[in-house]
Amino acid sequence: MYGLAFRPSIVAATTKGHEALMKRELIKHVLESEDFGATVTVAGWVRTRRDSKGGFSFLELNDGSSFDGLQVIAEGSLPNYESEVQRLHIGAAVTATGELVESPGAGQRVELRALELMVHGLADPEDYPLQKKRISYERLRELAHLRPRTNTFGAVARVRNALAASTHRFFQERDFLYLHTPIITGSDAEGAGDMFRVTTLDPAVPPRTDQNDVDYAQDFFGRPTFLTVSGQLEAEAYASALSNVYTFGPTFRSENSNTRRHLAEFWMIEPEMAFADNGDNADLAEEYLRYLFRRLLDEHSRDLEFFNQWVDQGLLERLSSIADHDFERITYGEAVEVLGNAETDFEFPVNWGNDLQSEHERYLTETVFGRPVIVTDYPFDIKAFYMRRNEDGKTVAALDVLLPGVGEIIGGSQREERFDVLLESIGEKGLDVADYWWYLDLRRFGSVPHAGFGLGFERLVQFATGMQNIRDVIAFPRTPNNAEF
RNA sequence: UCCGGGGUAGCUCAAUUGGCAGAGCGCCGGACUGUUAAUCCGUAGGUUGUGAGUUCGAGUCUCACCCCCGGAGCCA
Repeated sequence: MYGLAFRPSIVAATTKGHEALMKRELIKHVLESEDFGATVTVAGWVRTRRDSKGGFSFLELNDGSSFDGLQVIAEGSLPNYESEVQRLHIGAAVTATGELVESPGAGQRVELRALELMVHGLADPEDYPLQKKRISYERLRELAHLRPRTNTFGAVARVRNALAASTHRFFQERDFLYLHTPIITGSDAEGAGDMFRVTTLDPAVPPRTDQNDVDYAQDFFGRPTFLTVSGQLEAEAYASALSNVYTFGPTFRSENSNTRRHLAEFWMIEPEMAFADNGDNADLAEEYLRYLFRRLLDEHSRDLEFFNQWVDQGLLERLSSIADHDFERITYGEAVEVLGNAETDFEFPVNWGNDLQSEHERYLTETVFGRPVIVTDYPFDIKAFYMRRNEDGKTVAALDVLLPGVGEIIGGSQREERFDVLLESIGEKGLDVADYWWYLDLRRFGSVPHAGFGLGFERLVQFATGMQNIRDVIAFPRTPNNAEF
């Protein structure tokens, strides 16, 4: 409806800008350049305009390629200085071509003396919601489409990207195969939480069976289907053929969780190793986390420095410490003992057989050890059916990795590879054996000891940035009552 | 879902026992020889989350609902 034919000036500007856009350089590279005197073209969004007393203006331009922006000097002699430059405010998009010079002012090493400044889109300061001052995270959640233009969310996006890239690199370096497991699953019994139903039936008048139940035989897949809560079971099938695999994909849970640690849609990384036990599992988890933080410290120090200064003052020290030191490893039984002897009064009592509460996990990782803790060998009764039974018959070879501040970031286990024992566990958990026919097949044919875990990617980003709320480390968070954007 | 806190100008927040709805920032105008969250002066800016109710009078008290935040549970 907005035909360009009605606005010839836009067509001209776009055509004219094309050549300049082709050779524009990312600001991150310009900031490191030593090539003074060179003609350089950059493009980005204005963060601030400061008018000098001398009849020219400073523009701070950011294109997201780095935390820091480039200072652009717009002389009063520019032909569009009064008509356009003076109307630039935070949020406006421009391309600037000029001479790269050493900055005479303090605060930046280089700056661009603009010879030409093209305005792509203005941002009316009366309407543009972002301001040159701190805006609350709560407010920015309502502006999820604009918040990547802020310092904080630009940095979050870069750190998140870096952690994703490092994840692939870590597993690829170790010959793990990246596996895409299905988003839509036919299994409603994965046991990892409430699921979103996937259906094409008309919710107002679904087809009914003779018993007046909804007739899912007439649904798209001819059976009930859901969004996945875990790719683990499928990953086990591929680990049982390709040795080591990992998934990295979206995961969905329809629990009515309202905390700063939960999302209805989040991303999970799930490695699965054949010919491995729970000790190998713990080794992998620790090596992986320490690898991520080491690389992040080495390659994204500018963003981390920002978080360390404005978001979480202990961040750099904590990340370095974790990268450099072993994790603590204790069994559930030992944890119960430690907690039982604690001076602290817990709201919930600590008894063998009860799951550890958030306050207990926090006490262990923050107060007792002051570093990441891997807790293993939980009671069978509080863990999932697929976890491998230990010799004592009471515990399973499970594993949780607890991080200070965010709590449980990894949950995993050695899987029950013994057909008879698995069958028994399915029965004891009150599950229907028929639902697990193919999962049981993996134990009937060439079964091997194997283990794996799931890591909540957003919790990882939380920990790496110090961001308190998980809704602020994913681009467009989905939580109960919130699916805007 | 449960417990607690909150919703007032574009944003962040004040408003005494129920008694004229305010400030800072931002914007706009002006001043100032290279600024860095610039500074200084000035203008404009309001259906107090929604709907009922009590009262001479409600931002303030009562009821219902909506939404947000924190904690808990579930979990990653």
